[in-house]
Amino acid sequence: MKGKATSHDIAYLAGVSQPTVSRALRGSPTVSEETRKRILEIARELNYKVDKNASNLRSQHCGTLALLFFEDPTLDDSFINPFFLSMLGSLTRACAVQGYDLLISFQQLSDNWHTDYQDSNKADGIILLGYGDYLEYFARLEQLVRKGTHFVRWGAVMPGQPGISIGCDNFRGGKDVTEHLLSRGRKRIAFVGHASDHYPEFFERYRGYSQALAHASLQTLPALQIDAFTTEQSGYDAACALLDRNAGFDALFCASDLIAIGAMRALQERGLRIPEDIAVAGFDDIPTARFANPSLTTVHQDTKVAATLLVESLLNTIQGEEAASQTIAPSLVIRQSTGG
Amino acid sequence: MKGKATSHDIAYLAGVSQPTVSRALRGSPTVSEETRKRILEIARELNYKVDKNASNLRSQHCGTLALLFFEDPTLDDSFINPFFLSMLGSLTRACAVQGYDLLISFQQLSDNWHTDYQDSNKADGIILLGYGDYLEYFARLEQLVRKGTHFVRWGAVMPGQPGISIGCDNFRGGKDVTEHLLSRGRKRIAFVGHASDHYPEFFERYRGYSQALAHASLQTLPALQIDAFTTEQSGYDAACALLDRNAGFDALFCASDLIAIGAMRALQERGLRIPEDIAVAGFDDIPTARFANPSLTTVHQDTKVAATLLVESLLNTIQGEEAASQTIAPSLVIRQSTGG
DNA sequence: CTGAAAGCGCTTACAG
DNA sequence: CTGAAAGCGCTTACAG
Repeated sequence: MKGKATSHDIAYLAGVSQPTVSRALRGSPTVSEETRKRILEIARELNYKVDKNASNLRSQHCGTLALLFFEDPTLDDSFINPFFLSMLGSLTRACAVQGYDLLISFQQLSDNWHTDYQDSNKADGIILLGYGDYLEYFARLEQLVRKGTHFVRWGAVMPGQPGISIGCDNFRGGKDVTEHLLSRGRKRIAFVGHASDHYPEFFERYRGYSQALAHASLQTLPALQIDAFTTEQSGYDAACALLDRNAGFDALFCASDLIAIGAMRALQERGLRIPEDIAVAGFDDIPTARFANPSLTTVHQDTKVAATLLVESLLNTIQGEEAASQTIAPSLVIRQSTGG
Repeated sequence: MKGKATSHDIAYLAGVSQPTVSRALRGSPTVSEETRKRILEIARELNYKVDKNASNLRSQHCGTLALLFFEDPTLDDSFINPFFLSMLGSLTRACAVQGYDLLISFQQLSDNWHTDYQDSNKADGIILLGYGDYLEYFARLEQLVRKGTHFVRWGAVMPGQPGISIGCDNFRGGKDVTEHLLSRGRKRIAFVGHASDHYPEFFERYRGYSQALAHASLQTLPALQIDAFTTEQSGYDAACALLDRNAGFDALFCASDLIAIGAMRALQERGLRIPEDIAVAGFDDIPTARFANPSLTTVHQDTKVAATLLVESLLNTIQGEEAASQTIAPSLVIRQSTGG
């Protein structure tokens, strides 16, 4: 036998036609038990594997989902949020469970998502993952919908969005963290992270924070909010800037763990004790949160649940079934950075 | 126009044959400038994209590389070494540069790599990435070679290995770190990490450590080595166990940054100051190393260079050209955990 | 339950 | 420089 075995080889050896081999291998119930056994036996002996290109070409789908990963601003390879690595691992497994492969691509916002994947039959659908300026890619989402591209995104779930989204209940997460800080006696809680329509996930966390303050009859002060995106460096810089403002705060609610880790470093460099002088909380529960010094109070998002929902929703839309946006429940994880 | 445009549609509109369209789109020099322009224009208007399944089927390759990612022992999704995320990002970009897609899979060692990918024409070649028990998958590598599978792996580069490997010069990295610790006056430097044939990357780092000690006329003491694999928890546990041994040490050389971060936490919980009481160094230079408290001295491995070498070597073997194992140079990054 | 025929959308000789 | 023909290895009607 030279080269790879084909279904014709098996057909010849089994004394049946090639389509029968194809049917037997796909488990069609119209093949007799005896024939199937013979075919499977030969297939195993020849180490036969269905040629994906041929079967995909014929059946016009490809058993592959594409993960488009983007961050904005575009950063070095090494500065990707570890939270997304958890998502990536969970997504890979969720795809495997459904018998799909995952094609991965780190994209710039300028690239043409649709054309690159679905048009060229590389992927049946697209999973969008990343932090970016929402207002910038909103138009792109609409374009994907218009073209009939199958996609699902991880991010803030809000009414009127193009396509379907799966995301954490960021509002509730923000509220839970803030209530926890309030319960520890903190009165001047600063929010570190972008809080605008451009970053709706952060904005939702901010709105949760704001509502918790309101319930405690506290005002949401602009002096106690400072922009930051999800990197340690940005968190470090933001905390320094906030300290320089002399706004006076006794707690930081950071919109992500990376921000929190950077911010903690800035506080410690200035000789502030955590949590005695300043309590700090994050969001995401990345692995390092537990090993930060002090260990970081944060909000856990279950990536296994998230990935399963993402993949199932996407497959549903591909198969023309109903699918709707959904949120997953956040859970507060209390550690030493807020007093344990 | 219903459905997707095909090369036949373009041929019809351009008044040429379908093969000419195919040639024009692939930039064949045998197509006249005028014809090509007309075809490209129409293709753009129709938003045409070559069907990958068809072209791959015909040309018998697929423009996709598979990344098989594994860790051993098998851990939770969230505990993947951030260093591999950097590698993943760099690999994706390196593939894109070469016009290849990257299929990703988190594998257990028990799965059949070859059959899953190359046999089914899903990928032209395989990139192996991960920490695992080398002795366990050595046989698998040999099997891949025997089957003629195209693959390349990231890991320790050693003589007599099956297939080709790209890796850091771990020996030199270990030596550099240890010499640095010695230059800071440390005499009893412990090594935290597995040091056996099962984990050749760590073992090479250990051997570099050992040689540096020998050059300083110091002995390599078994009491100052303790096993750990690449997680913070493992590093934490190992450091605790080492302290309980009362072996007396003034520095830790941890075989990875994750180990170092876990170990630092253990030391700090026991009231030890870093670097005053114990200097600590890691390996990998993950993003968090810089934001650890204190910031972590470590060995940087350039993932961009590594990914480029991995992809280029793999493509060379696929094209039947020469390719050899190579190491990349490590670079020592000195931070506060060893006294700055 | 099985086979003969067609065709998915390309690329690759081959001929002119 | 271009076209007619063949075929990559499957799956999908259709017929029996």
